[in-house]
Amino acid sequence: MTEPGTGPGTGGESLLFLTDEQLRKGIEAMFFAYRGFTADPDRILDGMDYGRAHHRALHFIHRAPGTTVNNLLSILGVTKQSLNRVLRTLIEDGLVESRVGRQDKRERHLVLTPKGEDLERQLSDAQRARMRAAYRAAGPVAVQGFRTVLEAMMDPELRRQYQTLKEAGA
Amino acid sequence: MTEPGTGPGTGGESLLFLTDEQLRKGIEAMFFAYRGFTADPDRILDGMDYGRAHHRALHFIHRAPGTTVNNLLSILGVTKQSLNRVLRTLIEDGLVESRVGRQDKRERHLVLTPKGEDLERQLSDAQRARMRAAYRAAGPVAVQGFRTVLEAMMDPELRRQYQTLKEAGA
DNA sequence: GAATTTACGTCAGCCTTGTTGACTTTCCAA
DNA sequence: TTGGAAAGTCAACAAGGCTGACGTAAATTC
Repeated sequence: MTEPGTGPGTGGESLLFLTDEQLRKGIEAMFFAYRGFTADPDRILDGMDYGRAHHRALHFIHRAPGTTVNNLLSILGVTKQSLNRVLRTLIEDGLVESRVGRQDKRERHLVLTPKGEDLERQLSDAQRARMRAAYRAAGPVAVQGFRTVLEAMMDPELRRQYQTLKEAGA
Repeated sequence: MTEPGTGPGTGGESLLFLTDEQLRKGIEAMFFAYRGFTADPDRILDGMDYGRAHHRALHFIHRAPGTTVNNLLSILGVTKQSLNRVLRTLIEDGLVESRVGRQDKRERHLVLTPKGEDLERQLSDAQRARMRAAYRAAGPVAVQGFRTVLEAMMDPELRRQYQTLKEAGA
């Protein structure tokens, strides 16, 4: 590490964009941008009895209706105890419905109720609004690059999860 | 919201990249990529008595040596009480030095000790390695777009903080 | 048919990292 | 010189992660 220049000699081209300094800027950009990314939904959730964890659950249940608890677990990357706490309140409050599986009765299939859809829409509208503004300001070429780098940054297993969802939608 | 096509008629150009579906993919990409982004440092920290909050403090103290607690506070966006707990352990363990201000004795100026620099380097090496791989795989044009979109996604105030740091380095 | 595995739920308890509130010390300005 | 504002510290609490242990029902395997 600590390649001060990464100038000629590193591989053939100059690869100035791989400088430690450039990478550090990317890291900081990621940090600050993620704050913006979560800010709007967080603001909406604040005051309700829910938090970011509930938002994530609603998002992915909306995205993959009828998903099982186990599947949601692996997407979110948390323990079942942790998810269960969140899920329990969402079910009690009538935002999520848990249906016993028809084939495999051990499984629970999760779907949003109309009330759950409402909140999910409210949250994702806010998040998309910011995203839309950023996309519009940056333009389609930049957006393409944005997505490419993000995908390259994922762990292989998460990338697979992401691809699966990507294909499912549209 | 809920623009199913966002086809012609939205503004003039086709703007296919502003579809709700495209935005949703961007949101999910952000979610999964951030997991990868923090995974390597988290793994290193795990087992030590430190966490992500310590990493962030080390990063920005390294980046802006001699910064005051207050300044660090506004960069990190947490309360001083929250930062203080993290800072206290880092100081006790001899990773960070806190110097009473010369002009204003209320202020504490923070610098990393050699030991602190060591850990910071270890963490940021790991994080940069992933970043570097992603950048290399995506190419310079994509990286440019990545940075552009991230900047556009930040809150205006955070964007200013980010710009300031960006100018400071290099 | 019995034993094992799987999917899910739950209780208990811990840790990190965020929060608010109350308190000192220090500085500065009226 | 005194009263308020600012920087930092201590205490207590909440959200949301975690592990470990256990229970139950359903599916699968032997």
